[in-house]
Amino acid sequence: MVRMADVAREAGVSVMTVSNVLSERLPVADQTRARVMAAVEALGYEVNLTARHLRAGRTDTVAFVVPSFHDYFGELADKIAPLIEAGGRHLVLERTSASPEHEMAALSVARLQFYDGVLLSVAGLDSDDLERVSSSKPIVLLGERDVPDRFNHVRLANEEGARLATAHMIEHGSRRILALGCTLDTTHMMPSDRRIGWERALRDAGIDVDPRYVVPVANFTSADGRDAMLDVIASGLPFDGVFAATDIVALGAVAALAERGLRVPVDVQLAGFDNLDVARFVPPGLTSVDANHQGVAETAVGLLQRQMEGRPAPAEHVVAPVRLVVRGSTRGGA
Amino acid sequence: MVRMADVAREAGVSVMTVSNVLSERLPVADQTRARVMAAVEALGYEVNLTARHLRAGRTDTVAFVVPSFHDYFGELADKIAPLIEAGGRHLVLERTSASPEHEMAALSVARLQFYDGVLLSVAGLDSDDLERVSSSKPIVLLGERDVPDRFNHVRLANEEGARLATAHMIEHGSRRILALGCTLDTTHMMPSDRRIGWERALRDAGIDVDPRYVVPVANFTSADGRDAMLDVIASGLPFDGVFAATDIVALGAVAALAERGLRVPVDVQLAGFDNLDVARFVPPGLTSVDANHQGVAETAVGLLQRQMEGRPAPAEHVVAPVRLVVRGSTRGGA
DNA sequence: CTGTTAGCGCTTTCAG
DNA sequence: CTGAAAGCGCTAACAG
Repeated sequence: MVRMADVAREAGVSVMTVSNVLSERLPVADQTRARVMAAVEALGYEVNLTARHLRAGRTDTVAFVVPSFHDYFGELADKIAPLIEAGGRHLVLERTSASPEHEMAALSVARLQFYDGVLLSVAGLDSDDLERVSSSKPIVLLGERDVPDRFNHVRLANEEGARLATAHMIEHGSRRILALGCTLDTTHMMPSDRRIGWERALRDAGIDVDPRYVVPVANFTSADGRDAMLDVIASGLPFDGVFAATDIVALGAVAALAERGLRVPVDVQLAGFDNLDVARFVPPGLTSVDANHQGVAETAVGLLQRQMEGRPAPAEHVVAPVRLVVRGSTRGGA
Repeated sequence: MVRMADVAREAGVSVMTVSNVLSERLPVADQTRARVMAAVEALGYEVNLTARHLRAGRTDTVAFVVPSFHDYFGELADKIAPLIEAGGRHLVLERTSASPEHEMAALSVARLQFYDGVLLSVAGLDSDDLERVSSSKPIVLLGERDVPDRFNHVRLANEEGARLATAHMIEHGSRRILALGCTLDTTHMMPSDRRIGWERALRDAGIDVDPRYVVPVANFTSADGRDAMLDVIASGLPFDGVFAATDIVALGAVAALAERGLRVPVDVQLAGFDNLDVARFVPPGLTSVDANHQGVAETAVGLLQRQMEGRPAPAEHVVAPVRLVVRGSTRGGA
């Protein structure tokens, strides 16, 4: 391993001068800099980031901690990465829930030390988990649940999104609309908030709210969505619309409806939430609530950078607006 | 910040005894250990991993470096994470290609120092990039291109997979099959290897190979797949089957075919590659070549762990087997 | 503009 | 089994 001292000797300068050339912290004479750079090239030197971190307390790295790497989180991470890099830092992804016993390892104070700041997706974490998270480190929470006041937090307008989607289907003739993947509780988490929006749209239209139309799913996978949809069909409960809590669940519903010969949107209208890529391409196009990934990413990174720059400010709780994207799965679409 | 010295003072022992308790490197008397643990609890101490790394040269962390976080790589990462954690280490994801000038930043020797080992997806990297990658660090390459011999490498049976999918469609009556997302070159990268398999299936069936049926796409997105498919339809080139180089491209083709009123599989059979979740659920079910994520993950992690354990062995070049999963988009399916 | 000194928090080595 | 000393590679602070 070649160290800074080796470069210094090769260039005939002190170690500090090498450090100043590489980190651009203090000005160095052009001629000296050239000698140093030549030595760096000649020896193939690269700075030891661990030593820099220990001494300078800075990693130039931000973590995005997610419950799983795929689908929604992967797409969001791809939006976040360029914004972090524009600030001269590097983004890495960690995941919380690989196995039950390691569930919180990514959030330990020890691991968070690796990063200048942390974006933390709170899906799957409970209040106790959050209380245990270090509060000295710049951190921004993302996700659909109530969090302690002390954290900056960006969430979606879940209720409004669900209301928009449901009202749209009512407007185009549906009267018996399932809330697939929603729950009846009032925990202010994603499945309950979206159920509340669905409910409000029904009430606004003067339609009775029947709790049998709220159908939970286990894990928000397409497989679970399909299973739940097949169960409903088999039960004989009449329905002419489906609001699915996520596009991934909606995709499962699409499969189940097709298997049972129910036509979308003629027999059943269908709308999802998140506006993932798949919503655009699965025939006949899935009407979906756009979660505005880009805007959420920009807001969250902005809040994080404000903290990392050391500008003190009270924690903000941002509710990002959503909008309905109408496609062929509802009768207002193409 | 509470340091090991603080714990030592609180427990009335030396710093070294605390270190030995926490790292379990040397045995410590039960009574002493208990005093140390009590002090750790009382002060809320957590070890500084950066200092440990600088001194001990070990991070207990593995990086999976990918070109983008979504779709294929996200799904694969979710398979890899538990395997790494079973070995007592932690997995993080980094991405290479946020912007052209940062392309190699994640791969710089400097960044690789952060990790005990690296799984590196080679999509988007060329030979020069790979030559520049440190060879002293445990590293396993993943992906569909030729790599220098000195690296351990896991790739898929691309040619065989494409041949299987194409032969299956021929067997069920297609004669004019597009290779969507493939290329005519012979660079031994994913689009060319899959084209070669497509070609072999055609030749085996005595069908002439017409280069007009090889239709490249720009970025392997669904949007590009749809655009390319629409262009082919508009051109009037007759076809009765589509082999798409990836499921994501196939999803774009599904959209385009539906928009133009072409029925799958009656008018056109369609098969993809990767067997992503979406293939199972998009009606009528997408026949796809299963890339065996689980097996690829296990093989790659096994090779990496062999290196990290210091067991010397010549670099291996593994070609992971694939199999065809038949669904409703081809006439052999349900 | 350049060099010297000190020390980030931990673990390796060696002595008791 | 426990402790004291040394130093991993780098940069903050200060002196010249």
